[in-house]
Amino acid sequence: MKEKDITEKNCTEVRIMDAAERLFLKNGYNRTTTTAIAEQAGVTHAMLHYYYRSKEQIFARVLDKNLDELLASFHPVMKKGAPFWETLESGISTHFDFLMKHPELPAFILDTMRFNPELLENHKPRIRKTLLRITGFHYSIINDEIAAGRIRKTDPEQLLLDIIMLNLSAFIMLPAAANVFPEIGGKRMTGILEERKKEIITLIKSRLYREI
Amino acid sequence: MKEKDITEKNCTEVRIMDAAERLFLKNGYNRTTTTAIAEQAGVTHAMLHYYYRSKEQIFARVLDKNLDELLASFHPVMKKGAPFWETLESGISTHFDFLMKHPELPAFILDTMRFNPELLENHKPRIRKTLLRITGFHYSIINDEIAAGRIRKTDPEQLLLDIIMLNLSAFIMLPAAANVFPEIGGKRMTGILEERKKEIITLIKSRLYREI
DNA sequence: CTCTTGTTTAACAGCTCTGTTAATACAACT
DNA sequence: AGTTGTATTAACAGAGCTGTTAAACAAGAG
Repeated sequence: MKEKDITEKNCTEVRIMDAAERLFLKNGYNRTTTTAIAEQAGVTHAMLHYYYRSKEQIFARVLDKNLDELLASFHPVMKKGAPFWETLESGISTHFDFLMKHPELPAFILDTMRFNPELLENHKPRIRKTLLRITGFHYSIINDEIAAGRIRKTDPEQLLLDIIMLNLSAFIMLPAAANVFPEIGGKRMTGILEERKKEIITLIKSRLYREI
Repeated sequence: MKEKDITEKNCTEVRIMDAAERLFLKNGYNRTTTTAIAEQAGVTHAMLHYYYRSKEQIFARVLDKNLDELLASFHPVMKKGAPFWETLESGISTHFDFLMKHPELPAFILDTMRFNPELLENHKPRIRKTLLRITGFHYSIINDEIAAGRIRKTDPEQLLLDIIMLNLSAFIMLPAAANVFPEIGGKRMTGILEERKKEIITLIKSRLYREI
């Protein structure tokens, strides 16, 4: 008998992977049990081990895919050539929009960094490379503008932290708060997030205006 | 025979509570086992149940104490009377300094909100009350300045989110990142945090300057 | 039809976790 | 010395977790 076609949607193998991705993204490595993944996929938990050997290997696949997406999301941020203010604004907004499409990603990566950093070991070079590229790009456009006296003198490292922390924490803290105060969840959440994107852009731009 | 003096430092009861607080703050409810607490306190895990009945009740005590501290930390922020810019700056800085003394608190509360919101059920009225006081105070001083035309028109809700998210995420994200990239941990961390406090104050103030 | 091969299940092994309990050690008071 | 109540331990029960395995099942090949 031939192997089942892996491209076939809804075959056991991809159903398991889909379930695993949903649960790992929502709850992280430790809080997700192989039994729960199997249940969600509608199979026995022995199947996970049949297809993927171990929980750690399933997680590695999920992490791989999602980390790739996260790292790739930074590339369109670094568009050279456009005027400074435009580059800045579209950078922040591109990053925020990406998170809108992957709202669970920041908390997922944070959780992994906090409690399972060893599972990130293999990815460190790739992360470092992307981080270097983004900081390099960022430092260069910021320092150029500072040198030309067109923006206020600023530590680029801190400014980058400002942007990243503001963008990420919208998706990390608001959903958590909504768990406790449901009135900020659901419909209202998307409104708050839209507002936040605008606010973050305004905030960062204000930080850089030369004359105050 | 009389009960042991609970005030006596190093008696079993307080050793357990100390160990529980350390571990719960570090790892949250689910990732902390009663066995680990007992081990850390140097006793059998049967002792936890003898003194505190259940894991949930020990956690409730730890949560109680730490939530009290967190909520109390907002009170000195709301000093009325001082000039606006001074009030703003000292508010941010007081909050940040409090977190410096309790660096694990933000991640602990976040974790509880994310994964054990039911354990916060009893605390909701208290949290709500403090939140209302802080937002009320904040809205009033911001709106007064806007009305007087002394600061830029701004949504106070978003501004408060800016401040809280910036302050909290310094203590949530940086330690997590340090797990993966040790070069930002240890000595360097305190430096970064000092820089961040200054940066956050500058950032928020820039946001409000009327002329840009 | 039977053999083969990939898929699936049920059962189990070994571990860890929370919580209980019976037995014991111990201090104090009579 | 004997009684009483607290403190502590070791052992266990029951549940859930990860991972294994032997056996059942399904379907194409000869």
